[in-house]
Amino acid sequence: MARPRNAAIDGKVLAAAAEELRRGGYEGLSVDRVAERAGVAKTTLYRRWASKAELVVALITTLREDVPFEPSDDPRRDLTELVTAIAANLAATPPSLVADLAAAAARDPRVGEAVRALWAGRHQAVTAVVAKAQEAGLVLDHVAPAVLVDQLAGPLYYRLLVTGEPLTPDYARTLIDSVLGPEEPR
Amino acid sequence: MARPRNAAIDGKVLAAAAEELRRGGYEGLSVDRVAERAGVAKTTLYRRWASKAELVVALITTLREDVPFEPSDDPRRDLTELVTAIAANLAATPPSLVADLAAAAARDPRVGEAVRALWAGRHQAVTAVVAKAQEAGLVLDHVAPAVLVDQLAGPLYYRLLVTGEPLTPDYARTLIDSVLGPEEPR
DNA sequence: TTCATTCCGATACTGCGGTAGCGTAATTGC
DNA sequence: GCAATTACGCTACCGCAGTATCGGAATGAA
Repeated sequence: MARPRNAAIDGKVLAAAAEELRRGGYEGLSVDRVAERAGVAKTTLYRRWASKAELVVALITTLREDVPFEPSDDPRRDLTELVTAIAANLAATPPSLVADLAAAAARDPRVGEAVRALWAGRHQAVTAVVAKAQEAGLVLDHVAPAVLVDQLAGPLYYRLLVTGEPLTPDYARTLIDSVLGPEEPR
Repeated sequence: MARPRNAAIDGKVLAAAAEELRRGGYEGLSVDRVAERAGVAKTTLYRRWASKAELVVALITTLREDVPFEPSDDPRRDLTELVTAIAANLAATPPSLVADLAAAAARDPRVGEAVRALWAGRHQAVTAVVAKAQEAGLVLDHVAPAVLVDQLAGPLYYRLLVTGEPLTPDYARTLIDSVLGPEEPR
């Protein structure tokens, strides 16, 4: 109806937020500083994102380029690729950032949906591969695929957020071995 | 060397904090209000606990009574009992509280240690039972017990913090079935 | 009893996330 | 061109976690 928003501001703010997030993580990111760095009033910032959490989620969403995944004929190889990728991604993320996003997601349903959308892609890919492995008879089929996915992804977050143990590629492979059974020599 | 601390203050503050936590969760707990409710200066409070997170962890530690666990001869039954208890405990806890504690733990090593100590008991019990199940041949022994424990506990936290799905007793049993294999009718 | 040490309360402060209100400028539909 | 509407910047404010500083009082050791 009337004056449209200045589209350039979004980019400037997101760039400033990215720099802040890179330097000090989630807690080190100050909305006041982001606004100042972007040369923008804080009120303008809050006109676009309802909270610091939503700003950060939006930022991560833009930063994130989805690597398209094309399944092969070997479910074990596919799973290894997917799960180690997830583990590497998590290992490269500050645990406090993951925890802070989880906390914000638990508080605000809007943030929760946005955060879940961040992880939905890989989650879905893993589910598809697990289902295929079950069809191929590689996995006992007495358990729903969703549960197996939880047992692949869950331990990664558990280690990162609860026990604090490192997420190595080796650990990811161990998880897959546990779900699929030991690799059979041919 | 000199004047000792007033031991009664600890109790008053913890009681006030408990009431605040009950009412408004972690984020709703205000240190200023806790101090006011306890009739104590905020500086006095910070002399005992270095941060809000440490106060809350100390509070939870005092609230928590460990139920001693005595293993039976049936590892499956023991696991079911343990994992469903953990699931029920988590399900009864506000997810944001768990996430906030995880975030505080990720930031401050002191808090991290305290939080990990909260969960260490059950974690250890589950590990012991899993090891026993492996000795009894109930589980394939190509995977370390610690990994199996991660695959029992991890999905619970994963659901609570990431996917937001409910933690039902049925889900806990499904996790055990997945690890131990389907129950054999006799 | 004296003296050093520590506790406790009080006050004031910082930076934080987030909100309210206002003046002004820009843009739209007419 | 005009009027209604909205964006934007600015200032001031709130409650929050946490810190600094101070005075006075209590307690230990000598």
